[in-house]
Amino acid sequence: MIALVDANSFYVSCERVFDPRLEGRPVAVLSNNDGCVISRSAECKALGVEMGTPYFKLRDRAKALGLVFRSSNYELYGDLSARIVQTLGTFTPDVEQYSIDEAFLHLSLPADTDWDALGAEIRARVLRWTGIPCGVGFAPTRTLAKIANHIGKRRPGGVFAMPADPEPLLTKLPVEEVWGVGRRLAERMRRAGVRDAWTLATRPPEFFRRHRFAVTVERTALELRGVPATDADPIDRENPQSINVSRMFGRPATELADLEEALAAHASAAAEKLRKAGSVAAGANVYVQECAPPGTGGWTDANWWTPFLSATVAFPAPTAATPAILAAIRPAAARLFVAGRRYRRSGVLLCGIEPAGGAADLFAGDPAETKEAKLSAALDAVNAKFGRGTVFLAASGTKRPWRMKRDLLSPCPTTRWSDVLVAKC
DNA sequence: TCTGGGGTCCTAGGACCC
DNA sequence: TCTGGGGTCCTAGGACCC
Repeated sequence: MIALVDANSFYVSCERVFDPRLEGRPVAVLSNNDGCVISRSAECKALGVEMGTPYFKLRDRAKALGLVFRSSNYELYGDLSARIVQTLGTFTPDVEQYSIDEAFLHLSLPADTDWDALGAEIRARVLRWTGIPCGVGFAPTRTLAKIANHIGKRRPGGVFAMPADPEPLLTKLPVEEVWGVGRRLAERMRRAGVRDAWTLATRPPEFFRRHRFAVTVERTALELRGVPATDADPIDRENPQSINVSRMFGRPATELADLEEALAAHASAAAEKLRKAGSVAAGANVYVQECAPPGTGGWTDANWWTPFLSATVAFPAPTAATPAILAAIRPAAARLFVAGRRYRRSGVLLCGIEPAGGAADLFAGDPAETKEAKLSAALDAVNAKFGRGTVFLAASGTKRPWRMKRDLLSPCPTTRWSDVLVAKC
């Protein structure tokens, strides 16, 4: 049996753990740059605030509605997420973290186990040990467990176990609510006569080939019938295949120096993640996104998205050293920059990632490479001890006018000594 | 004025090899 | 006038997830 444990309104719940005044109030957590709503409390959802609503559209009404906003605080959420996974590890050694707020538990228990009781115990322990409320869904496959979890969240106990015969439930479930079926696929499926999950589950293999669906769709259908068909671990967090760091500019960038500094900062952050994974990268994709052309009346739903412009860079040798990576990507910024244009976002995607000490070690004899590696290690050590960003390469800039806005940031009481809560008695 | 960030997988098509 | 067959690897683009 698989249990999917999923935190309720995770980011908002994290904020509430250390600020109980937020309990019972409509709360929303904003994306980076205080851009739009990415997590909502139940009270906030009840007010009709949709996911992805831009902050500036809500700010004026916030007072009247009693809405409370927080900037996203990933340091806090990441730490509480780790604590939840740790807690879940007391139920089974086989915990598969799927995202920051959900995990699959692989359970080897008798078929007549009281799943409702077990689910209630999991919820109670996670709530007591971390302060985060969650829902639990039980089923023989991940896809069915997702559905069970959704049903559970609508029940008072927050727990639901998929019955042996899921047909009545799946017949009532619109196909777009199935895990792995997005907007586009749902559209194609409807045209092919598939409107509910049970119809999808029971189509024969020829059906999927005739309509040119990818094999992933066939796997989803199998999973809906209770036949496991997804990978043991869909995302291997210890060994990423690519590492991406990108940010919107706090205000549009118009100077080459802004672009260069932002890209250097993103590349430095990406390199740090790379070293943490114990890996090296063979190259990078450096990209920028322009603001909408002038005269289009600002951002509307139709034009707020513009294409990315990118340049691919191959490193002289696979590396994780910040100076080597910065030197390699530096010319890319100049290639992408056109004077007079306004840029809204920039990013660096490291690719060709492999474990350090593999074939890349052929080049480890290079003294320059070794020196840079040592320097990067020292950088990481200093920043780990004295806080992120204590030491950085000057290429990232010191003024950082392009930095993002986080005006409503909460403290980090679990990861910074200076932010630890103080009790007076 | 102001709309996030980070991943994965699959497929088709081109380049290249023998 | 007439020129095979079977592979692999890489990349871009499209889809999905949270």
